Amino acid sequence: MARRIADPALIDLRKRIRHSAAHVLAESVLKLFPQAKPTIGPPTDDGFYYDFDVDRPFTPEDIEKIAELMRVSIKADHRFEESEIERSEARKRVQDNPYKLEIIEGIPEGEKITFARHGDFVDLCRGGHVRSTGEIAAFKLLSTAGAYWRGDERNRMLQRIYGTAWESGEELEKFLLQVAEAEKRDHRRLGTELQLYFFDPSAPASPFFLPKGATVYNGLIDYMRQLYRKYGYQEVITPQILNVDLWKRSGHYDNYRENMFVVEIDERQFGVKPMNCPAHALMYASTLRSYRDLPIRFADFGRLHRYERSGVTHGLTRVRSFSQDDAHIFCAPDQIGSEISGFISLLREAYQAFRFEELRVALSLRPEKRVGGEEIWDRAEVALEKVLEDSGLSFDKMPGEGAFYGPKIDFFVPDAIGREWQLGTVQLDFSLSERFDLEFVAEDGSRQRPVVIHRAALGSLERFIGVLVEHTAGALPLWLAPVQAVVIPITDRNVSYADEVRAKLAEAGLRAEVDRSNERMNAKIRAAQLQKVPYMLVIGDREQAAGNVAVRRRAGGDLGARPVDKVVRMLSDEVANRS
RNA sequence: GCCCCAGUGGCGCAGAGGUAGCGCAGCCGAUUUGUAAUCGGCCGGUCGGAGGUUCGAAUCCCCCCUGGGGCUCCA
Repeated sequence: MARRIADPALIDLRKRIRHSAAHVLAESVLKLFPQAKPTIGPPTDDGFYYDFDVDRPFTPEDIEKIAELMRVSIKADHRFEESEIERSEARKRVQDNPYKLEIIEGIPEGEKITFARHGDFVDLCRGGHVRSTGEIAAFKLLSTAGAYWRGDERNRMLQRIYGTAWESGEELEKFLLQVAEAEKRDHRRLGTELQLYFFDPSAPASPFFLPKGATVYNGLIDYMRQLYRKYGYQEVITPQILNVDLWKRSGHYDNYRENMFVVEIDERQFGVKPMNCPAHALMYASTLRSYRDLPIRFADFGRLHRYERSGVTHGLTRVRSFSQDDAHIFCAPDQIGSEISGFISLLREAYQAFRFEELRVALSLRPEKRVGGEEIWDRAEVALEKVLEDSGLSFDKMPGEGAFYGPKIDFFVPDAIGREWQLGTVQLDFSLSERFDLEFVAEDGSRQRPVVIHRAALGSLERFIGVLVEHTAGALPLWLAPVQAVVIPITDRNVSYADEVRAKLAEAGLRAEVDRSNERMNAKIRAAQLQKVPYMLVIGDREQAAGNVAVRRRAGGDLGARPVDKVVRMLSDEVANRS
């Protein structure tokens, strides 16, 4: 996905256009709905919105009328005028609007309070407009949505109108086209088209992976297992359903229960696991551990279930049933730095294999409410920051955003329409070993607490596949492609030779199919291209006679005829290199 | 959870009170073809589910289910 151009002057202009458009939107809404109370209307990355307190939601017809009034206001080319107002006077002006009043109360004493006027519309506003409404060259209202005041669902629900605005009609068109293109690579759509996975009301927000999707899924797991061998992890298998007593001990019952599926059997309650950590803690505690055994790294691809609220689930990227490339590291406090560092190496190696380059890294530091002493937090935060600095990754520090049980680093990757999803994470945990009374015998014979590190590189495999499908528009790299090559016989005479070619590919561990449909070569190529198959191996009489195949690549077209054995080797090498 | 929108053959869509249609896919037949769609025929839908209004409902109303857009990028 294309990065947005970073011309600061243009970005500023767009921001002002959009902010101004929000004012014009509010003006128009108030003309149609005089009792509506405007609240906030900021510019966004590629548009703007404005939230209103109104008696009823806006209908599509309302939106059309509003847009029409906006056009009138823009045509009139009203000038924007900003003026500073005395605080008490400002309060008076907005006395009928509790939202604006609240905003004013939030402005520190001594800071200026300004209003902006254009035409006969006045709004409390920090500033940042274009000179006059005529400079809003192109806009479009996009959608409506309910939105809680201050984003808090305990507050009243407001009605939001989203729009976009640009410095020219062409730019608007470009943007709308880009949105349409992005929709084409929506993983929900591609999943159906490529027969990877689907959803069914019988299991809301829980994907069904078809054979092709399962191939991708298992491909990811195979790859992670390979990395686990390299980085010293041991894979384990743990139960799906565990007695609530365990979840009480781990703290999940108190802190995470509303996200858990709980079942009752034999008058006892069991929780379906939302996380693997308690099971891994039991495994750690199943025998006496020596400092010589540390670090211990338990990896687990176990299926997790979390009850996500119905309004928040989304395709594969937010589901209720999933598994992660999850692992827990039990180590001595002085091993924290090297463990985090090792994990980041693993993560970067993996992301490189998927060409994930747009990575945002966030380091979340101690929150108000937390467990563990100051020394361990100091030590851990310093260790995390140092590892990040040494890694050369740029990152944002997020004070107060850490979990109550420890600081963490999260790795975010954007999807096709720029929404960011958290994939990788590494979290220190100072709580788990206390709750499960985990120990190891130190060099001096004393009993010590290990530190627990939760970590996942790809994160939820479901979410990862969703993001990967959008990044590649379904054109997965050869090593992950469910069908790596389609053998295309040109005539019926070539079918049995095509079968031989397929068998040779299969023998080398490659996933290949023969297209024996009663179609012309062109149609078979088109079908394979649409299915994003990396290689098409075309076979006519000429190839058959010479023991060749004509190689066509998904991207790059015809490579010409080559001996079968050479092609098998070429593909095998490409798979081995994950290139 | 809350607000809005949507659910029609496997997939993509049309139909907006008079009893369901198109394209693709699938199946059958003809064709045997050199790098993104050969032609013809056939099959396929209790219109998400359950109620109601009506002489009559895919179309209108109510409830439920599922999906989608959103729910602090803060004047």
